[in-house]
Amino acid sequence: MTAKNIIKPTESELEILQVLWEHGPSSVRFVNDTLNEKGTKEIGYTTTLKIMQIMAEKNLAKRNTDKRTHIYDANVNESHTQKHLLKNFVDSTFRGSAMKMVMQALGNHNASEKELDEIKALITKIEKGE
Amino acid sequence: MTAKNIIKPTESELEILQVLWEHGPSSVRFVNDTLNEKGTKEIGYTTTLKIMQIMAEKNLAKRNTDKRTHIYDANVNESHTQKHLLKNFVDSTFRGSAMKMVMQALGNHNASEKELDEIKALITKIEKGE
DNA sequence: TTGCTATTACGAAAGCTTTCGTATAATATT
DNA sequence: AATATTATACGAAAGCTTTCGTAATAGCAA
Repeated sequence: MTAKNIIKPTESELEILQVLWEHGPSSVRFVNDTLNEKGTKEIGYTTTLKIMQIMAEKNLAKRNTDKRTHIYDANVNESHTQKHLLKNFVDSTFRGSAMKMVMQALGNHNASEKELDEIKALITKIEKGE
Repeated sequence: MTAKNIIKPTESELEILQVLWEHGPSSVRFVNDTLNEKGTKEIGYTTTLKIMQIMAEKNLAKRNTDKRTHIYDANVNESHTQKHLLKNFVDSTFRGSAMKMVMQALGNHNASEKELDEIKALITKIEKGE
């Protein structure tokens, strides 16, 4: 626990984590079906299985092997991971300028009034010193 | 030119693009030195050379071979590329929710008053319908 | 029981990116 | 001119991730 855990899921692993984060503990079959519903390219069942097994090895996921159908669950926190990946992304793509990125995101995205209000509220909160 | 160009630079390529975007047309030597000043791990000269040659092949960069020392320049637009990568990132990491990501970014980042003002101005602009 | 289907396990191939060694050539130095 | 330095070219190895074929097994159905 003292050693810093470097979270660096691969693309496939991240896709699988998204399913686990969204749906909770799941079987390989469920994850594979979900991925195939969404994505364009068909992913083979054993491919998903293999990656999930690797994720268990890496402790990105934990699995319950009591039943024949193993149940996998995310073993990394969603917000934590997002925060970590966000930092990396900002560094590598926006040379560390989170603000530049936020401006891009706001400019590109068609934000709703409600969303904009939320952001304004957050800004107010920050300005008041958290 | 009609076909859509899929921009998917690798990590190394992106690091090099950052140097080219920031400093403009550069030699391999300069790029390699710059990368090595910043980063922790030493990158071999021929490694950088190779990747930049590949980037020229992929048309991520163009190069001038008039002189013995070739000069490379980015051949993809910075904002365009950032926008593209941002979309991918939001999709894969925040399940498409740009707002969720913006909130994370604002929450994590110690934004200055000036930066917050900029964002507020942008929001006002968006609310007035661009 | 006898087969049929679903699941895990495993290894290896395929596909990418990164790294490096070596050869060759151009330029600079002495 | 001879030598040293610097640059490009190229191929191949190393390292990862993804994909798939195959085997073994458990559970279900006829």
